[in-house]
Amino acid sequence: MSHTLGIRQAQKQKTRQSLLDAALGLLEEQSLSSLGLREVTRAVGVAPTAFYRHFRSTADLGVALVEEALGSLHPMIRTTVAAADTSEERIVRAVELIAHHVDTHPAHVRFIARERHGGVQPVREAIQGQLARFAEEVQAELAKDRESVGWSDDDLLMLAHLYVDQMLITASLFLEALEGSAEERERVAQVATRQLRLISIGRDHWQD
Amino acid sequence: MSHTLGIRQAQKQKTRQSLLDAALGLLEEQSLSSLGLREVTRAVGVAPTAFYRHFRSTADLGVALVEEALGSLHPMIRTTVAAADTSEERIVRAVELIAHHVDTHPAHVRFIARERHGGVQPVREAIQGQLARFAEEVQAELAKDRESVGWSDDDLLMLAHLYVDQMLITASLFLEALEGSAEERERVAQVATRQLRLISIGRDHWQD
DNA sequence: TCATCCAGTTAACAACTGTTCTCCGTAATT
DNA sequence: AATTACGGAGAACAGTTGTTAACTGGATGA
Repeated sequence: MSHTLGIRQAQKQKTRQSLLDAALGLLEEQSLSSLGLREVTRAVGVAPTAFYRHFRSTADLGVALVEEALGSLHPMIRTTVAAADTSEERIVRAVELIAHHVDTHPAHVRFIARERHGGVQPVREAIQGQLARFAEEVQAELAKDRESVGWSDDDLLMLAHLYVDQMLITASLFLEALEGSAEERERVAQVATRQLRLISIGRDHWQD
Repeated sequence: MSHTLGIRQAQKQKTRQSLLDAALGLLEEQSLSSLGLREVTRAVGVAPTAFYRHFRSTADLGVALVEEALGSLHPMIRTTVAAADTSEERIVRAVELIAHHVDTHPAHVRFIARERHGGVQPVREAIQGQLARFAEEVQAELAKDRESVGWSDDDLLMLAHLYVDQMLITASLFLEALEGSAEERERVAQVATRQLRLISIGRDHWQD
């Protein structure tokens, strides 16, 4: 692999990325369904018609943004759920990783939270597809634990969805607290940690 | 109270309600941030300028929709969390009530799920305010349980938020399954029930 | 009964939208 | 070196948007 791109394709990808970045920025204060194609090209400094060289529509651009925002997240999910001695350690580590990811990719997190139930169907479906994949990966990791003996696949997937949804809620809360004080963010972390802890306790006593 | 409205004010409220209803309908396939004022008035069959007699902007209308969608929900929350002999009974009842509410008010549920993280700040804040009130009410009901002795107020509120978020997730899943088969909706109910059950188990063993 | 109020109308405004077609310059291919 | 492929520019299109102003007619209150 790793074939050096021609200077033509390289420039094209550069423009495409600029469009994605500009769109992500504009989506800070609106939803995808109100994002105009001209609005995006204006922000990039390119002619409106250039947009069509890269995307069929803003909905199409939205789907690409889903890939960018969630596609690179799979390895992180794996390592988060995986390596840990105690489950308490795993919880603390997971919350830290979520907080860090929100710090470094706030616009991505906002986009996913906003468009997960948003007004653009193809984007909603893309997000739900990725989240379903996440849940399956979490399920696979959970299955490796010794706490999971006797669990049915259905129940493991049920628990995995609970974890994934909880991660999204926590990420969204961290996002709201981004501009807030350090104490505010600490409070979010505390609540999220205790919620995960409670779920973990429920898991331990599920078999009774 | 209960003063009979003049025929003038009655007509005004009628038009206002028509605007709210039309908007809710239009929001089935888009987000509030892309909802146009003319779009709404056109759907009602009224002049665009009439809109200003009722709302300052579509964002203002959105806030009114939040009141309509969530304001009347408080008593239901109370009765859901309250009366129940066993906690298992309470869980089943809660899921049933959520399913029923989604059946009878799908547009309201969709609106809340969509705009909770949507692109219009005042609406987001209105929803979060109402949800915070919900969480406090749930907390108050939980405090009455004998399972709650020894719990701090903070932990009870943490649990209440977990329940409220879980209710919203469940409602959103029911909404997606609305057009689907009966088996699909039953599967959603099963998963939601087991998730609530797991949380409930975690609650029972929290003190250890 | 008469003056006032006010929800809704009509007309007009500049600004904006997505989309098409035609063109240009240059990288890629032969 | 000649030809093709193609990302982007430019101009124009009909249609839309939010907002203002002045107006109408029927309910309201003296």
